[in-house]
Amino acid sequence: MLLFFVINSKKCYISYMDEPNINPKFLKPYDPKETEDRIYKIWEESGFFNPDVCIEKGATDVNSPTFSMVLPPPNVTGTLHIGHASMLTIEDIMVRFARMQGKRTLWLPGTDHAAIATQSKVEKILEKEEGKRKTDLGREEFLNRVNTFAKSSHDTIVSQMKKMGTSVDWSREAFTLDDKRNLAVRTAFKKMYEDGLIYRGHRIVNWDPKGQTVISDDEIVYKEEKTKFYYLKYGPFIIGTARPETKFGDKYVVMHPEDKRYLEYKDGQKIELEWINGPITATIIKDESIDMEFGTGVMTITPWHSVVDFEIAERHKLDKEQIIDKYGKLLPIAGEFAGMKIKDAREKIIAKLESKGLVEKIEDYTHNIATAERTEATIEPQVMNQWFIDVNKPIKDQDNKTLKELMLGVVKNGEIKIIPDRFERVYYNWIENLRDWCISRQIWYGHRIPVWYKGDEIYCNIEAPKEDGWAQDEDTLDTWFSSGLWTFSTLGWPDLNAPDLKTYHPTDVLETGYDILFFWVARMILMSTYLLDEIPFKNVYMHGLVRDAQGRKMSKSLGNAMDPLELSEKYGADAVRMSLIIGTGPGNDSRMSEDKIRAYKNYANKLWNITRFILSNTDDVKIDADFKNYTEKDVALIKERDSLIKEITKEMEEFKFYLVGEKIYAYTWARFADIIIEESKKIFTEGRDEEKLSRKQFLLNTIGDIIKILHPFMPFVTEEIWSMFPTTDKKLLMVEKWPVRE
RNA sequence: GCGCGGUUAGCUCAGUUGGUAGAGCGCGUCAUUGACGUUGACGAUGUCACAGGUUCGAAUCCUGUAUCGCGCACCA
Repeated sequence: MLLFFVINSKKCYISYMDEPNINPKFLKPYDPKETEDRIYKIWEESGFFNPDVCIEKGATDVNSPTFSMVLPPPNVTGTLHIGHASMLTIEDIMVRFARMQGKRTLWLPGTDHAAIATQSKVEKILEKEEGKRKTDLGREEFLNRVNTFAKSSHDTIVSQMKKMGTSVDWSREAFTLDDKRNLAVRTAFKKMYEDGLIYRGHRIVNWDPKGQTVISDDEIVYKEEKTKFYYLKYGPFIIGTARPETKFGDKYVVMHPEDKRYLEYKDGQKIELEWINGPITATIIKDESIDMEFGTGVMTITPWHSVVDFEIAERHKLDKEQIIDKYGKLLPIAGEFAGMKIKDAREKIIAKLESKGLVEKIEDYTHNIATAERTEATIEPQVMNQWFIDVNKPIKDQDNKTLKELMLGVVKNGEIKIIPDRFERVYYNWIENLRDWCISRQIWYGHRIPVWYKGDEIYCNIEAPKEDGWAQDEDTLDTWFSSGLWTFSTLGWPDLNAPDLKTYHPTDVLETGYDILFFWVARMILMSTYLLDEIPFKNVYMHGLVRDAQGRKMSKSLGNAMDPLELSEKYGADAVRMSLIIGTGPGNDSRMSEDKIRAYKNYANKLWNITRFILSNTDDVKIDADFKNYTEKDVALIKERDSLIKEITKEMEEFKFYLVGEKIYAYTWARFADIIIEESKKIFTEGRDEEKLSRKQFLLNTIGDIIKILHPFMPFVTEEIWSMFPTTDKKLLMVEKWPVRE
């Protein structure tokens, strides 16, 4: 019997001398702080995160089916946030479940150099702490700084992952910018270059004047902007524009061929007119892309600085002229306005047009402007000489299919399944609108393009040319180029005989956020189908965003960001994990609050006390999985329990972890603890011996099942409880077999 | 403009082949030497956004509307 006294209305234990034969740890509430790091160390030292060790030590049969997954590599830009914690939990559940099912299970970790994101982070620090720019240091010294930053960021991330209980195989850890991945990148580039899929050309690209680099369509964020819309007299026409500062070079006036208002003007016809800086000759162009309903149905085009205009110019083989330089200033073509920033120039230009009587009217106008995701600068489309991947070129070795068709095909034919399936339509929609992918970036941190120049000669290969006089391309690759190779560059590719590649590719699941469906998932499908003629993964499981209790996005500026580590410290990683799973379906955003976490901290303790009760009441029996003499009542309870286990196992296989978590929680608490254990007390005091024995066996076996089912969700507390089970021939819970019921 | 998702108890959300509305948190009342106060028992709160339709029967299927959110495209 426990003795206790009251201080500040709290009970304090002063003696537990006469407790039954039970581990004294059970006499205090469950303490995650004392437990979690210690347990993780035991796991790591066991080697069971590594499937080879599992086979070696007999935990996994060498011929059992495989389960493989790559970790979406976190960016080495700092620390993990709650979204990462959610991702790690979902994936760890999949992996621990597979491992317990006896599958040969590999979860391969790594980090992402995240080229532009990391570089701009280090640039900001450099600016803030030393007042320097990267050019003050030079390429080599700057890259040293970035590498140092990346290293320390990596170390932080690794220790955070361990805190969360992540059961990845650290022995296979990779980095998107290490030597092996660099070889994979160069090999992939070379093959695509030789197949004519990678080309260099003057094309219109998204130029970030602040970051001084090209970015891809997917790195653009559209922001609503209130501005003016100007109607200008352009010879006999009225043209509408929101950007008068680009109009200096406009010598083509375009209208729809069927527009009845302008039938008298013929395609190619020249007209003389007075324009901003004097008289010019304009040419009429008829093009079907013109919207007759918009404005006056007439527009002039600026092919150098507009994607749509560029395409019109390409169709009609028109001249293209640069108006704005790469710093966002007007070029000499602007005459008296040359050298001015476009923002400053706009009003002055309108003033001049007004003085010449060329402004018809001005309206208020709202439209979306393109801004760079990283620097938030307004994107200025520019025609530049850049490297592209051609998504529309038929590939000989692939039955003349294009990259677009390859990407589309494997999802359409069901080889790759996206969960939830509504994202399949989103994926199709994106591919249909896909343009060539610009892969060169004018930043220093990243994979250098494996191309060398000497005069007019170009050389592309895996290694640099031997002779002197060749200079390597200054640019680096879009970070998603190397990310696209991730499922196989981590498994030994380009060595086609690498054992891991043969054993674990294609991977089983790719679990990631729906926000990078295009950036990453699509690129992996592209690279893998093209380079390996194989899908990168069979299933894509998309998770949503973790929001705060009010449903807002978590951000540092809002001050509502939750630190998974701090929360784990306070409530235990198990509680944080559980709270991230329950109520969170695939593809949907979820909400996080401390109340929710607290509930699962209580649950961990409940398990602790349930175990304590059972062990202290059953120390006279040994757990017997094959016990036969159950009472009728207990047989019914077993039937109930086993049908739940069957149901749960099915749902685990269908990735419905939120349901399983909820069900096992409800069963343990509302059914097992509140009803079954309560009635057991009576049996233990008043029942017949065979009733007692039957119930003891039921309780022992059932808590064992619960602990096993719960292990993928709450690995620490379950492993700790398991370690105190009086079972002989016991392995670590992480490699125990998942309960199977027929 | 095109597409997607949500709308269920005060809050967060379940509810997958259509069969009398569920959980957690919160709230209220009571209990307490009990495995556990990190507890237990009991309880209140819902025209399942709205309007039609299919059906013996609809939160669930169909059509439309409203509203919130997201994605894509884009207007010169």
